Amino acid sequence: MGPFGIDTTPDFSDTFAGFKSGSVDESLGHSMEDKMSDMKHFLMDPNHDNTAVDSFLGLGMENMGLSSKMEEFSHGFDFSFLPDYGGLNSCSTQDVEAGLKFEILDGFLDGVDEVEDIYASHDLSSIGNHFLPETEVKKKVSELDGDPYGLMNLSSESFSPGISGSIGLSEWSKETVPHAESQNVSSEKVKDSLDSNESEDDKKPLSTFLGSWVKRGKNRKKNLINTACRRLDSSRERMSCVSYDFRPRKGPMKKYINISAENTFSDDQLASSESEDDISVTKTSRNRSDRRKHQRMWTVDEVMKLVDGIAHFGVGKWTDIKNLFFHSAAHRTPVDIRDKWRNLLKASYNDKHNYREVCLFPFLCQQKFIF
DNA sequence: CTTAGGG
DNA sequence: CCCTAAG
Repeated sequence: MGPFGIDTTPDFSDTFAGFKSGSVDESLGHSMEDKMSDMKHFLMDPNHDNTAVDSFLGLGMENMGLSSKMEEFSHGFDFSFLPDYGGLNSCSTQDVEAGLKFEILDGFLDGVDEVEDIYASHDLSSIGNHFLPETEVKKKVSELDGDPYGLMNLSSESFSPGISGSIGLSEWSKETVPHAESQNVSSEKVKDSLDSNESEDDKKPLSTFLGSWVKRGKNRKKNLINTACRRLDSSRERMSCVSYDFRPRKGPMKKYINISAENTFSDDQLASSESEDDISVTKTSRNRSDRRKHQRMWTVDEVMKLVDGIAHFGVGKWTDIKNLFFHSAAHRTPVDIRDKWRNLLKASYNDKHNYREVCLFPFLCQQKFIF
């Protein structure tokens, strides 16, 4: 019995076998890794039969609502691997255990570009659950009415619907899409809210391990970033790229970044490099950095929608996915969506060869983490 | 125009 | 994220 309920899915093999379109043969006695690659191949295959996934998720196009299967599915998912978001996870708040969980959560989406959001949301929720009175939490949560980064879902017991619910069509179709356009408008609000939290971070005992925790994430992210920024030669340009990548939660995270980074850059440098990035974009085309000027962080919610879209239309139907799932997102062209999916696959593949096995879509394959 | 692949 | 070639 693993510490995170690894063995608590008695129905998993059956479900998965059915999900594999009949090839029950070897899915039972094999390791999770095999199942993972099966899943990956399945998702990568543009010609696969969507009905398999659709029926598995209870998300067939003829069945747009949350089916009972969907309900089971949502509730069946074990959130015990997640940090203490209240209610769902009654495990102790010991830092060791919490650290372990963060490690897992880190791996959950680290290479997926959306860690920022998870980090930010954890930052908020941990503050709430560990260090602030309940009323404070409620107050802070209520300040985030825009919820551009999905913090609402992640910051209280509503976390479960946030993750599992967003794979249900009825969820996003009624509320996610209209929110997409207002993300930029309210992002400042959230930033302010996070900034206000920052001052209170000083009294957080969690900050210590948060530092190392973020450091690890930062370093690992750096590798990903470096591949993206390979063509940038000067350290200045490289830095601007890195700082840009941390933009969405620059406020609260800056501190931890600076704590962890051995000899990196001050806040001013971070800010200036960021602004210079914009300037260099407008000023001159002295290098190739004039591309990617519209880069926008992918939110967890967006990734969820992407997975939803692929589950519904299949890999390769990028325009369909865009029209249905990202209709209100003016950015996120079909190509962007395709690129993101490509990156997700890449990240999941890389994670496979790390020290741990991570299911990129635990809510999809209902799979626990392997150690 | 959409998709795939490389940069 | 951008560019391009191929269907």
